[in-house]
Amino acid sequence: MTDQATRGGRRATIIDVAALAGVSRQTVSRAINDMPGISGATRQRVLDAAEQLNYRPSRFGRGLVSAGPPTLGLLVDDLANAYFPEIARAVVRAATVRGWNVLVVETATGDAAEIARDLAHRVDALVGYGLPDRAGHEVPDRMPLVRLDVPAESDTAGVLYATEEGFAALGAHLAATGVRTVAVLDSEREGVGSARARRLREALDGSIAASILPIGPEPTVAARAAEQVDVALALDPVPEVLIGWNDAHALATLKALRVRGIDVPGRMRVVGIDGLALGALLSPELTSIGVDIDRVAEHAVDLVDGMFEGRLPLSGEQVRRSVPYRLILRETA
Amino acid sequence: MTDQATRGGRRATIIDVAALAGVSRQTVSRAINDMPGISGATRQRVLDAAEQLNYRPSRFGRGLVSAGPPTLGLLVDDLANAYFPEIARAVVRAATVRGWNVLVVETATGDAAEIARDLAHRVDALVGYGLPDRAGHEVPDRMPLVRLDVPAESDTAGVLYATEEGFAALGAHLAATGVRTVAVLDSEREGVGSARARRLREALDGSIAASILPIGPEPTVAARAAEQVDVALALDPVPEVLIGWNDAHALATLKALRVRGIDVPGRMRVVGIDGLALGALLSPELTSIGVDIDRVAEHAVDLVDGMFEGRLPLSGEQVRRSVPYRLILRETA
DNA sequence: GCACGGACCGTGAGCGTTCACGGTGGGAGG
DNA sequence: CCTCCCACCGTGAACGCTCACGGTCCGTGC
Repeated sequence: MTDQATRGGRRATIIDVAALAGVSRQTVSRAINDMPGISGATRQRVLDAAEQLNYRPSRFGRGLVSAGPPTLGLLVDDLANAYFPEIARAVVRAATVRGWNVLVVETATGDAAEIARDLAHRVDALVGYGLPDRAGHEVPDRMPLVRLDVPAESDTAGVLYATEEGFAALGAHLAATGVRTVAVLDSEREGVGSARARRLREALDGSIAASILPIGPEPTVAARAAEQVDVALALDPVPEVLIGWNDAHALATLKALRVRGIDVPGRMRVVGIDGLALGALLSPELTSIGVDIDRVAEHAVDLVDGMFEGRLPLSGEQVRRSVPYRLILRETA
Repeated sequence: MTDQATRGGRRATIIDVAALAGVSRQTVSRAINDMPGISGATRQRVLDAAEQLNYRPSRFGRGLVSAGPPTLGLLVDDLANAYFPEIARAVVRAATVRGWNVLVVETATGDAAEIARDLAHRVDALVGYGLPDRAGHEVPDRMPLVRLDVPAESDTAGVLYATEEGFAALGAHLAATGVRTVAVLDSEREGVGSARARRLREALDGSIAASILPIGPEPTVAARAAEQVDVALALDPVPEVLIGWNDAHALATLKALRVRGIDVPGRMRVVGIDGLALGALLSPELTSIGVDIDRVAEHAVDLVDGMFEGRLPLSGEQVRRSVPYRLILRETA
């Protein structure tokens, strides 16, 4: 039982170590941090004492006297969906450049609002999806808060995804290549996905006959996509293009088509939504529409940084950025 | 210029707010934290003062008096490689369950040792790839440190990937399905990748004729894989199986084969290394060998937690865990 | 009229660390 | 033998916050 201080309740502090080594706090600090002004023998004695007590400096005590770089809390839905790693990567990079650290937290496993509230106490700013509004006091006042893919009608700080441009580009491309009918595969979640499907249908309709395929209750994405493919194949006329509600969904659609022996893009074309870099690694490469994720991250970090330093207000038009959907033309359409 | 305190050097503190509002620190604290024992009028006055000074409580001062959950620093190479998001996801989940937060940091953009040293001052423990050894004093003494995919001959704390089992299973499977020759595509990096290729070759050889295909200087993974495919196709006899040095590499190989009109697994089989979940989303699904990433993360967090609480030593056999490579049989082989 | 209690607010202390000093001792130089 | 300096080490103070108290004031009940 060499580490009584650890066992007996709280962690060993610098004073415990100093007492055991028979020196002062400052000397312990010197030994721990490899600073000059201490003899080798004393240093070793201090180090031994620290070892014995399992002493580790408190980052709070240390941070208090000389605060390091600020920390950004990034909230993502589910790291299993390739979209979020790409976002995380982009945010981590953009943040690193500006001297921020990033704390990545997944909300898939619990209540997003609760997780956000906890996280808010441990970081200097919050960025992400599904963040609570500032209205419900989930988040401390004046904590910089930037939401991603924020609805157009909202007025909170965030990055807005301007879908129209990409939708129009897709419509133009499809029409130009002789497409007459498309089917938009609906999302599994009511809300953002379905709304997007409806907007997409409206944007396409006119030049092209666009219909929306509802989604079934199957447990996995793969099963749901497969069922939608079967439904689409039974339609009259059979749609020439299938649009997944995100790239993962489009991937599953691609797979269902391949299993059924239907060539893409020969007999059927497929389009995803998200524009993930992952789509370029596949074969055939996935055509998709989506935001430039790096730009989204740049904007988000820029906003957060500005708010943190007081250059930018915490809400209002000044802290809303719009990033357009673009068409990423690859092989599947 | 309402926020002089912010501009004039340092951030506003609770005392600045108290002074401006004409109250005491404690009253400010009560107002900020929605505690009882304060009148509505005073609360509002304090909040206004806080607003004016752009005051935000210091998480250090707060953490000092009542420390929250510990923070784990996770170092990954490159979030663009699908392997690392899957690791990150698994670690975040395992850590969350045990009450840890996770700080994810990418080393691709800088010097890993330097990044680790910086990070070490901001977290309670370190987990990841390419972590500096404890020998070079890059990392503070007694900071829990768990390395992933640690070499067998090393003696630092970490999770060891036991490749033999998976290699043997792959060899058995291939031999059982009549394969006579395989080509192992070498990695772009000397070191872990190449060593693995050699070990794999040795494990396979005997029952199967295994050769190693060196890698060219092309800039992208795709180009390098394409060249290797061409080399393999020119071999006599043409190998029946191509083994990428990781799943991303196998993906590129798959693509190169498809471009050349070679059916997989009909005319050529492909195997990856990593065993990513991503492989199951493709079509055809990628056969691969690799560790169970969730188990790796479980072990890593378990070790870190044990070290942090003093239940486990910081090095030695007790803090080394082995996770076997398994064969994940899917469609490409 | 006086004690009592509740609502509101302030004061000292402490959290663990580092910074800027201020000491002490011993050896070298005069 | 005295002085000076350097190497080594210790002492207050400060960092920003919360906790546990202790005060004040006003209204209520006897």
